[in-house]
Amino acid sequence: MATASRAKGMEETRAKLIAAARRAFAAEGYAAASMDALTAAAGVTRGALYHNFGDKKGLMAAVVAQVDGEMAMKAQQVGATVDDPWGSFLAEGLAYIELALDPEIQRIVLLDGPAVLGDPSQWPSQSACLEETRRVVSDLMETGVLKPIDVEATARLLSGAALNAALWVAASEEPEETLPKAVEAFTSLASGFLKT
Amino acid sequence: MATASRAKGMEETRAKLIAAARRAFAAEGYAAASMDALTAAAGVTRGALYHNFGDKKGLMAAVVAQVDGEMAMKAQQVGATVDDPWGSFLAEGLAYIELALDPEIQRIVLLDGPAVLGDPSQWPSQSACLEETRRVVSDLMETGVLKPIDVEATARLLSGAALNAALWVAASEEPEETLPKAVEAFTSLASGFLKT
DNA sequence: TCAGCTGACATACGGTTCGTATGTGGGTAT
DNA sequence: ATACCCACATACGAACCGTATGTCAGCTGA
Repeated sequence: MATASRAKGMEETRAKLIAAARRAFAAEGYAAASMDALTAAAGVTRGALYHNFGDKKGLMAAVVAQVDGEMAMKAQQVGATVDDPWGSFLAEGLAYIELALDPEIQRIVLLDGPAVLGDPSQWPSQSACLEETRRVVSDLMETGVLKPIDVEATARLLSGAALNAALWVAASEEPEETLPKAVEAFTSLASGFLKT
Repeated sequence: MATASRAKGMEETRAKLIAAARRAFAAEGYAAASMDALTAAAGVTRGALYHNFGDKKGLMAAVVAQVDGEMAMKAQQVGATVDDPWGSFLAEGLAYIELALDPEIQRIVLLDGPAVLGDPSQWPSQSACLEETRRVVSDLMETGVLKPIDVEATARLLSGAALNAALWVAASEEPEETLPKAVEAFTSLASGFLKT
């Protein structure tokens, strides 16, 4: 048997801590979230936390990785529903915008994440959204849909614009009314990369 | 005489605190910066700080406002050197990118700022860069250079893309080499808003 | 001129937080 | 059966933020 099987509930403890942290970080913000309260809500003590994640920042990294992964998965699902490559790409971008309307994602990934973990492009999860965007952009360039510009740069700017648009929509007083504006602007923006 | 003249060195105290905070926040980050050390470096005690700025967040807001103002001023100066309206606009965008290469600006405005003060578009300084961008975009639309899309949305996305590009360039290992890529991508991106 | 008041700033303290160092109980290998 | 290991609990120390209280300079009005 593998050595990891020693503790039956190890993975379960980690999962419970991440879930509790996700709620606490989203509700109170990273800085204001107390490790005591957090671990108590998870049904363990701080000992378990520091054993599994090292420190508060380590727990945050695990939470961000989980949320990031979920975002990428959802966006990819949306993109897969469209056949046209360019349309599929646009759909993914718009999916990011809508995903980022979730207050939990805003607080954890967009606001606290950079401050705690540094520049998102340096995260292990590679800001999974970005990874997916880069992949699609690369394909679109090979098929001649997009201008042959640096892939990384293109992905970074588009991703940045999308997330920023989401933050704007979410902070506005009437999200339902500003969302279409953001969508239209994003579409125009992205079309700047189209060939000819 | 105005009541504010009561204390001769009031403005001076504020300036010294802001200057010290700017150094500390840039070097250690907002969370790690100690108010004790900060005020000592400024030559005053924590009493002066809480009297002038209310709390730690208040001091951060003052610092961000100052940095933000300087950014807007510099970008505007650069934009003024170009006559062609569209060229001037592009120049300002690129100026933002280069400005954000400063580690101080990255740490204070791009990383810690949003976490501490919330969404940048809600700041009193209105992320001064954004204000300037909005003004220029509005002009370009009236003169028919840009497609008639929502001004706010356009400004937000462009500003977001620029700042994100800067973060990317700064975090890269060879900024001098990635900067041209970012510039090219930003130019293409912005051209998506051009008419026809 | 002078008593009184206001406001800027210093100082001492309490409450809370994070990270570590030490203790413990159950499973494992031999 | 014995010694060991590891996940986790618990107790402790250091640091920090914000506030409550104290002090002193300068304006005000008579």
